[in-house]
Amino acid sequence: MSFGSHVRSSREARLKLDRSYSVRQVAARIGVEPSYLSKVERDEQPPPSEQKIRRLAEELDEDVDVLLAMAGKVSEDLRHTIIKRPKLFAEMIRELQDMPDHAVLRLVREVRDGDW
Amino acid sequence: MSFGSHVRSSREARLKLDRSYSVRQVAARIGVEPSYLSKVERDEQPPPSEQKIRRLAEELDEDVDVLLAMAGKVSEDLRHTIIKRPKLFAEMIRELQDMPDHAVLRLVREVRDGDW
DNA sequence: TGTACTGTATACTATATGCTACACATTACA
DNA sequence: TGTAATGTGTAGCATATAGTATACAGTACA
Repeated sequence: MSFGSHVRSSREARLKLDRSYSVRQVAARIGVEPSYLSKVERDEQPPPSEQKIRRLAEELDEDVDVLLAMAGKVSEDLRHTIIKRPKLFAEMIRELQDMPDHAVLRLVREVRDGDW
Repeated sequence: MSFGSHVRSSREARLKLDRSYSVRQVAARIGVEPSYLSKVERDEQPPPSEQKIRRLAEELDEDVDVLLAMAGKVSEDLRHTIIKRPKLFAEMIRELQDMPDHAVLRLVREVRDGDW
């Protein structure tokens, strides 16, 4: 599903329960013009900036990284982490590229638990 | 060191041994105007596109990911790998963010060797 | 000594990005 | 039934990105 239509259906789901989730009010809360959000939701405009997407993710209570990904973007903090040690992280990411989710998750857990 | 001055000194090092590493000739080989490369090398212009940086890395026999990082960029292929599984990779990268190089490297090796 | 090559200054340009401003017709509801 | 809120169409804009084109002065060297 595209970024726009995902946001639209996510917002409309909330609107059913809470009147304050109109295009106009959400637009106001995330800091854009209503007509702009409207166009974005109908995929008539490309996704907004990372900052606006972050505020949107908060509003819709969604995972920022996932929402950013739908917009074809990677979070700034991740980009900076990679840029600080490009060789290391590039190698790491390419190595994990084709690993199944569970294998990568196991690795994450191992790192977190520190038992390695 | 900035992207520009790094490229300049790297190119000039080669120029000492090989006359074909003039601004003009390198510019021609990577597909830009000499005046543009000149400005980039003096940091009068921001770094060029990922594509041109890739060709520059080949010319100067340098690591693409490192050169891209100096330009504040992350390779497209890495971005796509993250975007395909944003939650997974975001978690992974943030987990490894503050780990020392050798710890991350050990992990890379473990994954590659498949003995985990 | 001239010609061929060097780096660079100056002036432009095309396209993308990330929006705003305002007007308008439609719908909700008190 | 009027007024308040809704979604959207149209037009426009500032800034960034990613360069080109041309001309010119200095240097190398045959």
